[in-house]
Amino acid sequence: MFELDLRSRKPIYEQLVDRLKQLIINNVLEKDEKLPSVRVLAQQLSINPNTIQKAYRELEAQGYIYSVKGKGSFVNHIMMTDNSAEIKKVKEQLKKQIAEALFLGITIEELEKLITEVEQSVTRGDEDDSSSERR
Amino acid sequence: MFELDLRSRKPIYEQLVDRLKQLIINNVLEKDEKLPSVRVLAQQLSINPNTIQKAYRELEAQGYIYSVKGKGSFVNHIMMTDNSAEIKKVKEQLKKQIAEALFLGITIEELEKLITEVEQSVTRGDEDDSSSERR
Amino acid sequence: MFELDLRSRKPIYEQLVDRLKQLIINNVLEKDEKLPSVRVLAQQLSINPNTIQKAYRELEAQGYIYSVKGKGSFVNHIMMTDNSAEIKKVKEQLKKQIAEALFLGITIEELEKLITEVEQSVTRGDEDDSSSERR
Amino acid sequence: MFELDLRSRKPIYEQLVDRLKQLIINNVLEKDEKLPSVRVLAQQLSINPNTIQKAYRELEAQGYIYSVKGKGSFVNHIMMTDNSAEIKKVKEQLKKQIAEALFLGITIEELEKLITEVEQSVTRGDEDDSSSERR
DNA sequence: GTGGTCTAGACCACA
DNA sequence: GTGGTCTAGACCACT
Repeated sequence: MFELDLRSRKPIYEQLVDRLKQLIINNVLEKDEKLPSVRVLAQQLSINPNTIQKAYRELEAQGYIYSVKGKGSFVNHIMMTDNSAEIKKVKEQLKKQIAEALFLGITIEELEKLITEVEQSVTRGDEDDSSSERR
Repeated sequence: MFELDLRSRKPIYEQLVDRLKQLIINNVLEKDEKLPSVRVLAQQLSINPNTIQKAYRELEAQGYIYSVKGKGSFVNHIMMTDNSAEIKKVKEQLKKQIAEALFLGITIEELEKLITEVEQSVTRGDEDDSSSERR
Repeated sequence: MFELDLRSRKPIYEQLVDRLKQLIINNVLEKDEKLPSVRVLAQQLSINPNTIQKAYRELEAQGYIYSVKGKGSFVNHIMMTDNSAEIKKVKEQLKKQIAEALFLGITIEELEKLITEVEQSVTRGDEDDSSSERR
Repeated sequence: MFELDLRSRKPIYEQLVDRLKQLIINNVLEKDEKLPSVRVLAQQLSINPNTIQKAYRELEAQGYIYSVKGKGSFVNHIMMTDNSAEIKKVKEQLKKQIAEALFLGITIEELEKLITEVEQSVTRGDEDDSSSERR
């Protein structure tokens, strides 16, 4: 379910963050669903609990989950937090990458195809696995 | 012109790479234009020359510029190198970010608007400024 | 084991890259095998760690190894990266060298013998030692 | 006729050496033919004469041409010099690159096709232009 | 302990 | 003057 790549250049905790984000975004983890406890997940993935901790903290900071003392961590999903800053950041990043894509010769049609692809897989509740990344 | 953030988590040389890519993509730096010499730029930004070199080297590896020993570094721009690998990478990243954008509530219409915006500013030779990022 | 030539015109880090490539290609270093750490190798060869790092970084860029921050550097070997650009480059270089070989009087038969020789030694897991080069 | 690439990473004098080697190998410059004088060639290519000098010196050292004081430089072609060292060197280099080619997935058939290709273009007296090289 | 970044300063090769 | 390599030594992030 998590398929961490211990060999990837990307720190494990970041992989966890990204993976969980994906699961939340794609509705695999539903609103208010409880995430596995730090200890359990750590054991499952045979990873240091600190690493899990760090990932959960990061997700909370970004508004994807919320933690309740003594109960655990839960999916936020509707993003009650103030997105505006986040949205602005994502848009800026997107602009940069779109510019790079166009520069590399990717056509607008291809870009739009990408969008509809992603959009469909998201609404279907797919799990679009397109990870790896090994600079 | 460069606005480096020495305190950022993102390495200085990477900031430089991104910035220069932007300038090249947006045609602010034109084909075969000479980049500032390693030492000059280093002095301007009060940064160690080695750091500049690392950035230039990376840009060269990615096909954006070329460097000649006793002469200097120049914009490549026509991308004669085989960039299929680069394209694949960019597409994957775009997919991830589109997914995140949709999750944050950005609509497809907004995404398409972004594309046309970028497309126009690029062909106009604009420079879309929008940096920051202090993770 | 490494036999660096500090006086050669070829940079030390390039010598290292070539040598390690050879070891990987000839299966002396096996898949996922851990390379000596930057510092250890630096001490062994009495060379600055930065130089080793440069070599490792280059090998990573070319897809031969991968490095993970707190863990070490490891052999990639399966070449999952898109190497079409690399292939093209190697082919062009080969053409030049074949032309030179023919000029020097090496016959086509000899060239074909070379190929089968190399092919066999590679599949056998040999290590064909034949360095030097002091331009 | 020379098509130097002033933008290439490869030093100009080396480009000259390679180019002249090619011309000699492909019989475009015939035995005992006089090469253009340093000054003339320098003017033609609008290049510093020192650079030409360096190239000619290198070619002479490698046995491709011979220089007669006061007369000029001439093509050697039959290689009266002792090739054995040169041959050995080329063979070793070839072995390395064949190994790399095989590792990258190039098939033996492709390699043999390369050989016949080169062989034909050489005997035809072609000018196989496959330069560039822009690391 | 691992890789990664950065600095300061030296020296070389090319034009 | 240009890029390129190398050293020595410091500090950071991840495990």
